[in-house]
Amino acid sequence: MDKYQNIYRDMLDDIKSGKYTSGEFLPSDTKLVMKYNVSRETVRKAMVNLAHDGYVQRLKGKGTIVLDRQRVAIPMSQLKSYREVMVEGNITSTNDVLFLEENHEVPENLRIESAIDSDLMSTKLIRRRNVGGEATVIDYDYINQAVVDHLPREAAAESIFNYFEHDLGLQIDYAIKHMTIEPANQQDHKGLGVAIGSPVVVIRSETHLTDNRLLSFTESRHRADRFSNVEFSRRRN
Amino acid sequence: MDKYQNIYRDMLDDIKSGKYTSGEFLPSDTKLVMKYNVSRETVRKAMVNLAHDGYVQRLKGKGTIVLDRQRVAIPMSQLKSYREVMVEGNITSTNDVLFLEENHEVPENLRIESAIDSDLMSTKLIRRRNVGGEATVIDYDYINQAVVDHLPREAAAESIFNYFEHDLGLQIDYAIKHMTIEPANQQDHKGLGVAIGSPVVVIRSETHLTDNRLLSFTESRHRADRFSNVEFSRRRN
DNA sequence: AAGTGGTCTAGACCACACG
DNA sequence: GTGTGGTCTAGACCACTTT
Repeated sequence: MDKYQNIYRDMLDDIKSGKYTSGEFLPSDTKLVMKYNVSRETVRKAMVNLAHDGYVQRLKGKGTIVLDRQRVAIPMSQLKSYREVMVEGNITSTNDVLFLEENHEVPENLRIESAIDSDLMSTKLIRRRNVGGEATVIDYDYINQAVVDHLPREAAAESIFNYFEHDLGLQIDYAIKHMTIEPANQQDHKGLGVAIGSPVVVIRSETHLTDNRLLSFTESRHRADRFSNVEFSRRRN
Repeated sequence: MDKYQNIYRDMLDDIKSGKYTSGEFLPSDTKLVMKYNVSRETVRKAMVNLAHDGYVQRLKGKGTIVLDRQRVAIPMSQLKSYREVMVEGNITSTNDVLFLEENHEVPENLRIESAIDSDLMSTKLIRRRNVGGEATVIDYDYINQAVVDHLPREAAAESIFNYFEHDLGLQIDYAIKHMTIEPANQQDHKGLGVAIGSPVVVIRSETHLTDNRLLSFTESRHRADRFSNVEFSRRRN
């Protein structure tokens, strides 16, 4: 484990556990240098990341203060799996695999920007997510078979991100996501129980690995009345 | 100007101008060290920021490659003003000031998390944004009078962010934004021309300065059929 | 073996806040 | 003046990719 990652997690745990509450100051960089026996740049790397992720505010001349925010939802801009979001929010949800089959082509409207490889073969997976016994999201995944040749049904029923990272050792790195509001179609009506034409939040994304290989295309269709998103954003200059 | 900021902008200009196109490699860190006569950590700071912002991908052992993406839209997670987004996208838009008055209280439903200061006095500003001659957004701003005591009507008609930063010397730093989909109300109907009950994208945000002072609360109401958002997201660990 | 990016160090100087 | 965070340096070692 890298040292700065370790410090990041340590401090984040302390914030989440309430050891440091909003408005309080964290120990200064110098104190943390002594506590962890590392150089200051290493401490700074951890603290700057915490600030960037919206947990703390660095105040020049004063110190590092804990920000006031309950993370009710996890932002789109954080690339977490549905499962991870649910676990962090202490939400119980179930997961129906509606379809799983190999050797499918990726639909045109899902090819966001790049992906000129027209001969890309993928595993098509359709899942429905239920929260509180209520269907809220339908996911359509197209997983690149050049990267994942076979997806077991058990993995699809659990967390595919977890399967990719822990069982296959893939390193998921980044995604590009497009969000629009669209009228519900026949499938939304059947799967989510919403009226045809009622609003649905559609997020189309393209996920890549650290070596830049394309892992998957996904279309997530959310009931608009159950959708909520929280973003923390920092200004660049 | 800090050195790493300078390198960031230089390289970003080269990417945007097409000097380096998607799939191409940027010069290696070592080359940039020589070019700019700085230490490697300084070059890295610039490059890591470019990677974080989704412009390039750092490939260990290989180099830094330019990613393939036309920034059609600017993500919610970037804290830019409406004006800035329009300028970057080469979109022409107009701006109607519908209301401007001091000494208003901030409505309860806009006080996202913190802001317990119930005696907070603010300047209330309502604006309508038109793109292509069509009304697409209504903004309700409540600007903290303890920070900005008076907002000239001319500044409201132009860009308030620009006024805050350049005329008042304030340093805008971060915001917390909540997004939901809600049915259009009477004001949406009148201002945006949409049917009552039709979907509206509502973004409520709270903006802070670098010294952590609260600058403003904003409620932006977008026509859902004109709304689109693109996010670039990186996975943490 | 040579080149790439990732981490880490020990030290320096700066700008800012607070007594 | 002391303490805080922000920038920068010159060097080191590592893991990875390519030749």
